[in-house]
Amino acid sequence: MSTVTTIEKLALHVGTNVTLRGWVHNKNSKGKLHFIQLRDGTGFVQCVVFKGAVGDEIFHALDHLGQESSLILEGDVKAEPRAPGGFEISVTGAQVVQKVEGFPITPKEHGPDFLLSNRHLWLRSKRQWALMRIRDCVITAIRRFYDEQGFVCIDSPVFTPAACEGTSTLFEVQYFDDKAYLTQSGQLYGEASAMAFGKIYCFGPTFRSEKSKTRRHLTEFWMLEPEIAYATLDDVMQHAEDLLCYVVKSVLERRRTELEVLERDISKLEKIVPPFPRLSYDEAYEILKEHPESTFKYGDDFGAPDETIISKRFDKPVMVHRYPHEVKAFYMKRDPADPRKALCVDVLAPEGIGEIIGGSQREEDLETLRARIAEHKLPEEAFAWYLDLRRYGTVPHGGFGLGLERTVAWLAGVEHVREASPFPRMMYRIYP
RNA sequence: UCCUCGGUAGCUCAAUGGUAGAGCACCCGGCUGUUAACCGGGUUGUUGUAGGUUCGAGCCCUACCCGAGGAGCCA
Repeated sequence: MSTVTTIEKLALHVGTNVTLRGWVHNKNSKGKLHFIQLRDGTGFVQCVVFKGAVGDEIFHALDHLGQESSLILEGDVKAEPRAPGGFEISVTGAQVVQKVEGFPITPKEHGPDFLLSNRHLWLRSKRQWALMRIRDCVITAIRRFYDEQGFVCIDSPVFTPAACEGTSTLFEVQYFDDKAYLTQSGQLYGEASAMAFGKIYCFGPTFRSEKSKTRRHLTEFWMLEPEIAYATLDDVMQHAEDLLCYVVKSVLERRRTELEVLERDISKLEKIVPPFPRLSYDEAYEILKEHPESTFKYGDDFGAPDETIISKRFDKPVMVHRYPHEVKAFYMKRDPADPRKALCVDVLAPEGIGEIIGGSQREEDLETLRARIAEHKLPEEAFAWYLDLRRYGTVPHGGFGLGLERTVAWLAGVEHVREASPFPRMMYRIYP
């Protein structure tokens, strides 16, 4: 009797007859012998069909199976060092669900335009399989981490009434007779939730209508935003370090095969252990001074090339803290030790991915915050509810935002964040 | 928004201003250990669009469209 199972569980079935339900990933034929690389979503396995073993009828049914033909195979599981993955199926029976011809994405080279236009099919390739499973692992690790740490998931709304920091980067949508905007950050709502639940996180999609065309940008991406009552900047940095180490460890434990498919240098991930280097803005400036090719001027925010110079000094994520308050958001608390600086931190990932986390301790004083809103020429009415948080039981607090796709791109070692999103949205691309 | 590069077969690319090509995919045949299999044969074109220069334009010129990389801004 044949047991229905999945490719990832084959190790439990060596020596028995199993049924696998999947798709033809690739096929080679040598006369009276077919090699079918079958994929079922959980993995890939080589299936060998001998004409003598299955008879003429089944053998010929498998003769002209194109890539991505859907197929149910029955066969004996063998440990086989010659086969990719270490296991092999000696096929004893087969049922072709659909015979396919002309699947567009062949095992040869393709360009990004073609692949992105065929994203719905590209997801079936081995590389995308590995990437999406790593993405899943990162998401699961994040949620497990927060659950273990006693955080409550309180999601922020996607429709928002107004800009939270500026207006130029928002997508405007019709909201009945009014206008609304797609959220660019759930943080302000996160602060309200932290005052209600203590330690919270929100995790959902975020939208930026900036006309960015770089390998680090999407118009829609997922952002994790923890917010912690009674947290200082040091607490926020410690928390970011704990989270990143937990996520890296989880990916190394649970997605090693996928990292190998991507030919990721695993030794680089194994170095991601505490403590991470912490660098003040002024100390980062000292590094940039040694690089005449940098156009950085003291007082500016760091540009992408500057971030690369700084992060290349280290083989771990770098935390750069206490930027000049002029280049940071209105809600960040200023450093009592140096009022020209904001109590903020950016975490720069290694290997040129850039900023994966931006966070801060928030200004908790009502009058100071009102003054900041006025300085930034923001309409106070829009922030009335936010100011209430400082009227009723205000406490020191802080949090950060982590870009999921940038984090996945870094861990998986891929060049472009678009591959870290199942259906990436970019300035010139909204299909499929 | 700005700068740079590109658009030729289903895909990846080639083609001094002079008949539009190759590899892969696909189709037919061969092969009992292939890993992007291999070997033999075959099919495949509005050269992004619209003008212009020229005896003649895939190639030169102008405008536009589409895409990629980067800057700025950000995660």
